[in-house]
Amino acid sequence: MPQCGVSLRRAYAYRRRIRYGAVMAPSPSSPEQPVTLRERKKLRTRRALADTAVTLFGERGFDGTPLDALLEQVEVSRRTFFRNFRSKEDVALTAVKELWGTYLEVVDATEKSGPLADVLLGAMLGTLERMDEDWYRRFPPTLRLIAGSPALDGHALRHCAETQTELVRRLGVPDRLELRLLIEFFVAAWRCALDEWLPDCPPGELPALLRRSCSSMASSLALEA
Amino acid sequence: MPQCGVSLRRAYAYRRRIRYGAVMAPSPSSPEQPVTLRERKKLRTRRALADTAVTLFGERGFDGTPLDALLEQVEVSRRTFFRNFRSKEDVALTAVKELWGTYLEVVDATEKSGPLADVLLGAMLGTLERMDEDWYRRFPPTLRLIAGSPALDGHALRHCAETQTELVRRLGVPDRLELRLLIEFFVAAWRCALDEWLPDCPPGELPALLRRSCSSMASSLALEA
DNA sequence: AGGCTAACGCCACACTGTGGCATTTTCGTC
DNA sequence: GACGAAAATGCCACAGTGTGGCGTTAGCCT
Repeated sequence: MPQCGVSLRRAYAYRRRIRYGAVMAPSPSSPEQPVTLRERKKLRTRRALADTAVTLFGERGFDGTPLDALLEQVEVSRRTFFRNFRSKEDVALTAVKELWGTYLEVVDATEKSGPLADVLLGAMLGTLERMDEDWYRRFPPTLRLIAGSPALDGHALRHCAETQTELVRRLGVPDRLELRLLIEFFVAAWRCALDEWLPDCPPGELPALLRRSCSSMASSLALEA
Repeated sequence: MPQCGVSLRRAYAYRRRIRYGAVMAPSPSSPEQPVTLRERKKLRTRRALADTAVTLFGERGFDGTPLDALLEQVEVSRRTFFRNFRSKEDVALTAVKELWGTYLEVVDATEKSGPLADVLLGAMLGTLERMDEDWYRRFPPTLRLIAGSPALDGHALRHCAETQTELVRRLGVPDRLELRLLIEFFVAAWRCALDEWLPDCPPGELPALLRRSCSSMASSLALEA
C-alpha cells in the first residue's frame, strides 16, 4: 500500500543495460519442453519468482516491497535472481512480456491480406485465445501493479515501444511512416481497451472491448470540439 | 528493529508521492520572472544543472556518467540537486518537460472549435513557435540522449502518458474513448515526426514534418498488406 | 564412479535516492 | 544597519538495486 517515491530508485541498473533487448530465458511461449532435470529446475524457480512476485507486490505494493522479501520467500539468492531477470520490474512484468512475445509469434503465423488494421486486430484476438488459464490469473494483478507504480508503467511502455519497432521491422512495407502510425494507433486502442477492462477485469470481455476500441478509431479522427 | 525507521520513512515518502506528476520548480514557460535574489539564484543553479547535464551526458553517455560528475562540475551538493530534480532522468529530460508544459498552456489558451485533430496540431505548431532559441539548442541533444538510453526513453514515455491524461481531463468531452484515442494518435504522429527529424534536426523543418505526419493519419487506417 | 560444466550462493562494491541536522544566506521589519 | 524568521544548502548516514569475482554444489555424460 505505501506507494512511495522510492520508485525512482530502480532506475540505476536499468540505465546501464546495454544489451537491453537480449532475451535472458527461453521464451515461455515457445513450446520447447525442458527435458533435462536442470532445465526443469531452472524453469521452476523462474515461474516461482514471477508468480510470487505478482502476489507479493500485489499485497504490499511494488515500491514498498524490497526485492529481498521476494528472494526470501522463494529462497533464492540475489545472484540467482539476476541471472533469471534483468530487474525487479522485469519479474513483475512477466505476464506482459509473455503477451507481446506471443503476439509477435501470432503475427508471424498470420496470413497477411486485406487491411492491415484488421490483421493487427485479428492477431491480438488470436493471441488472447492462445493464452492459458494461468496467464489470465496473473495478468489482471499485473495491470493493477502497473497502474499503481509509475516506474512499472515506464518499463511497460518502453517494452511496448520495442515490440512496436519489431512489428514495423517484420511487417516491412514501402511506406514506413503510415505503417508505424497504424501500429501506434492499434496499440493505443489496445491500451484504451485495457483501461476499460481494468477495474473488474471480467473474464472473456476483453476481446469485445478491443473490438469496440478499434471500431472507434476512424470516428475519433473526425471528433469535433 | 530497523523496520521502525523504514516504515516512518515510507510513510513520509507516501505523502510526497501525491505530487508525483507535479512540477518541482516554477514552470520555466510561465512568464513569472523571479523577483527576489533567492529565487533568481535557485533558478540559476537549476538552469546550470539542466544545461550541464545535457552536454555532459552527451559527451560521456547518460548511463556512463555518474551523477557525482554533474554535481562536481556544477559545484552543487547531492542534497541540493534532489531538491530541484526528482531523479537523474528528470534533469536530462528538462527540455522535454518544458515542451509539454508549454503545450498544455497553449491548448488552454486555444479557441476550441472545429475538428479536434486540427486543434491539437495547431496548438503544437503554436508551441513550437513559442519556444526560444535556447530551447532549440538543448532539445536535439536531449532527443539523442533519449534514443541512446532505454531508461530515459521509459521516463519520457511515462511523462508523455501523464500529459495525455491531463489533456483528456482538460478537453473533457462526452465520449472519453474517442477523445483518448485521438490524443494517443496525435502524440504518435508527433513521435513519428521527431524520428524523421532526429538524425540532423534541421532547424525550422519540424513543423512541416509534423504536418506531413498528421496528414498521413487517415490514410494509415486504410493501409493494405 | 568420476570428470565436466552449468548453476548457485556468498561477498564486496558502485550508484541512486532519502531523512536528519547543523550551517549559511536571504527576507522582512524595526 | 541590526536582528529574528524562513529558506536554501551542505554534510552525514543509510536503504535499496544491480554487478563482478570466486569458491562450491549439483546435474550431466561417458
